[in-house]
Amino acid sequence: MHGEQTPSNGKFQFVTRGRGRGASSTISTRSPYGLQIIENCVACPHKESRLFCNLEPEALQRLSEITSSASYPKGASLFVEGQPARGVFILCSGHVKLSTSSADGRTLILRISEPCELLGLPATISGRPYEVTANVIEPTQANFMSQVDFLNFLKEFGEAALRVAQELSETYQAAFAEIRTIGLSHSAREKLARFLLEWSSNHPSENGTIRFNLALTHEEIAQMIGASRETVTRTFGEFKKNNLLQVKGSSVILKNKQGLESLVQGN
Amino acid sequence: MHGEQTPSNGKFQFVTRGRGRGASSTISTRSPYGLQIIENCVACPHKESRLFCNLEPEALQRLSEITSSASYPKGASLFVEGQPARGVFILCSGHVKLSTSSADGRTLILRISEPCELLGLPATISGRPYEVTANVIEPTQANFMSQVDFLNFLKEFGEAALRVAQELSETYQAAFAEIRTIGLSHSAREKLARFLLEWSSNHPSENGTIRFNLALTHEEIAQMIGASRETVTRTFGEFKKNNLLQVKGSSVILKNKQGLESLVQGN
DNA sequence: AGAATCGCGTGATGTGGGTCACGGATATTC
DNA sequence: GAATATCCGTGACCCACATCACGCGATTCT
Repeated sequence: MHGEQTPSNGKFQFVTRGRGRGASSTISTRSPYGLQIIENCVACPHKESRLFCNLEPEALQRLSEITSSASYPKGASLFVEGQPARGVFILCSGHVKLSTSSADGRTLILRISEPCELLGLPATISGRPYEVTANVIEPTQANFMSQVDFLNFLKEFGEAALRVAQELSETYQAAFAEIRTIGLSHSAREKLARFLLEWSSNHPSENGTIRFNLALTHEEIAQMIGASRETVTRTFGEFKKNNLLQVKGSSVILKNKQGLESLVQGN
Repeated sequence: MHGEQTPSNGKFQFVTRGRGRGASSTISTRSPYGLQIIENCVACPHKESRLFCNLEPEALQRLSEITSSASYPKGASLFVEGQPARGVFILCSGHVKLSTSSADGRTLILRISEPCELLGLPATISGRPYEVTANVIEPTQANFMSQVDFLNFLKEFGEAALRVAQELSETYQAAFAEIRTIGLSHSAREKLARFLLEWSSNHPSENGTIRFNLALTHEEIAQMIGASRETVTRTFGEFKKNNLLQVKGSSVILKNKQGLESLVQGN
């Protein structure tokens, strides 16, 4: 059912291998490949000096050799929960939804991955199956490294292994924040407030109000905080009525951050 | 408030440094130190070829130098949520409770750590504060390595860094299982069933029944699955009545594993 | 040995929010 | 420009579970 050789599960994708000009159709790759990865790296200003930048030249060279690039349309899956791990993906552009679901169709969204993140890292390192499903929610370009190549690379370049450990630590801590959101709050109010604060924490606060984009449906938000779609709708309504925030299309304006925080803190 | 030099927060503890015979009172350390770590390692049969075994001799030597050993009584804290990371602990004997709590006193127990596990790893690697509190629930012996020593060690020995990455991956996946338990089930029945199955999964099944120890109070179980103490008591009662399990003191006998599994699967 | 604490069992009660069931508003397809 | 799907808003219902309250054994102080 799942493709063996190719990174994705077989929906439209355009792959190029690291060495040589591939025969498959290319969309966004540029030559030479050595540059590409560095580009992707540099494109992440908030993650400067991260992951695979500033490695020794041989490591970078090696990286470029084991990396293949591919494009994925909306709706494609990079990997599916339960599949044996094939390797890691480095998200270059676009957003990817990481989710898990139970037998009865219930879905829990763990996070929305942003460019520059590594996907499938824990599974690839530990050798266990992917623990989440990675769905492309907007056209995406990603680099892929197979498990064997990646592990060999890490064995050879210890410095990179340490970086990977750091990345894993942060992945863990992000997951842990999710646990707190879901586990430590009783009311849906509180969960939604936590979620909004967490989500907005990357964005700058301008004289008390924070403005950001929230390109998620109520259904998806519900799946992120462990609530029903209707409850999310109603709670949003409540927040609007209490002048805590405004919503216009997919843009949200937090008008009273403190108010939200008080919902989280106290009872 | 929190001790700077010593691993724990200052309750009774007995420390010996890696090199030289320390002046502080010792309880369980043996000389020479190089052997001790290997001992601890070997003492973990189910984790053979793990973490720090089978490293090059120089790495082991170095490890023994940066490790200090300490004993902790019941109730002590190895570290507390929010404290800046001081280093990692390797649990030699005893059990440690990892928990997080919210401002209003609500507590969520993440897991009960067993001997041979590393505690405080994500925080130490990433440099962020400890994300959980580690409470000793039965007399415990643990080895400690300071953050700087540990990071330098990893920088020097890339092989060890890779092992650490693997350990982190599994820590992550354990946390993820917790997310699934809490997030993907909406009846308390289901959560308790998931919990019992997970908890018993390490123990052998003898002709359909699994027998294991569950040295946790209902209160603590409640905090692990995100429910109230009374609900846990009642649900246990329900399971007993339905002949799913028996309880005698702290030992639990799962009489009908399939029955529990059906509670998790279907609605 | 009394006292205090802790863990367990159980009843009564109230409610938050899941679920169902619509209807209207946009977006998407043909 | 229908037709269809997707998303949002809202009312009605009701039940699982949190909460409160209390009583009863078993531990552990002192």
